[in-house]
Amino acid sequence: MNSTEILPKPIAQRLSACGLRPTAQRETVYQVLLSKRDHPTADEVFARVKDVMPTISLATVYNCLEALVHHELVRAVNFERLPTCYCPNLRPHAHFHDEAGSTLDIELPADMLEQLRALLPTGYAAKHIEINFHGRSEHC
Amino acid sequence: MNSTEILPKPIAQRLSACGLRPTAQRETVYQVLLSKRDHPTADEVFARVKDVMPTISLATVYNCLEALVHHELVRAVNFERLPTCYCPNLRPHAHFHDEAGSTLDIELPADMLEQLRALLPTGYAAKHIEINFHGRSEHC
DNA sequence: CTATATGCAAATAGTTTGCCTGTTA
DNA sequence: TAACAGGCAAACTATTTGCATATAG
Repeated sequence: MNSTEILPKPIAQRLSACGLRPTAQRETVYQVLLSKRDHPTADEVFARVKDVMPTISLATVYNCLEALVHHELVRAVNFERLPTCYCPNLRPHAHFHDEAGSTLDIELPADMLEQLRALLPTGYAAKHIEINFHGRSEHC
Repeated sequence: MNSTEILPKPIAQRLSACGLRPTAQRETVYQVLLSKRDHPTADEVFARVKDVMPTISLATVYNCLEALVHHELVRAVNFERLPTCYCPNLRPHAHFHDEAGSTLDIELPADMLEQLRALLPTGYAAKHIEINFHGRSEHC
């Protein structure tokens, strides 16, 4: 290990750092999202968290997810009318949703969001730009 | 009027042309969407259609919208968890959703969708690409 | 005449809320 | 100990479905 290696901050510190009380439930929900980057829905997060914390309630999972999204530790991803799914990848990226239901992160080149912003009329400022591909992949 | 002027095809013909029975309800729903391009929700379409056809049901509005979307006369637009709204603009465009709840079409340059498609790994083919801006406009 | 569409009411599913109890700073 | 978070059940809302009647080709 050299000193330039990026050491991920412990979960509890990341929560505190943005003003969220680091409760066991929030830590576990966040940990579950970070441990497998497959864009789970609230129900799926609930199922995974229950394995390690059987007393958690679905409402608390929703509350934790909402807190994480609101504090920008996690992104909520909506596609058509499907249940919201959650993504801990904070780099600018799009999502590819295939017909089988899986979701892949698509990294965006640095200038892509600027190019898109340049299309807006004056007086319009975008805080967030969401790009969703829908189609088929060879994994289907 | 000269012969190069684009005469919009009557609504009923457009429905028939894609294999949809031109019922009064479908014609009215489509007419309502074309007459004011403000991205109404199903409920809003229902309210507008009822003014001219008071016996229509909400379920029929949903059915008509679904038929129009399925036959690609209309696009369904989803933003976050808001109710689906409907857009008769078939040109490639993105949507800007402002914080006050209104939606603006943003025309896309010809190469934008190709640029985005080029980001996909081999084996991934996008049928549809959805781009949503979220932010503030001076109209808020 | 037969397939398809409508209208109504009931069902569904994801998400949110209210309220009381437990936990954190 | 005051403010906030969790657990549970009930509520809410957008949408879908089942079924009997009506309409289009």
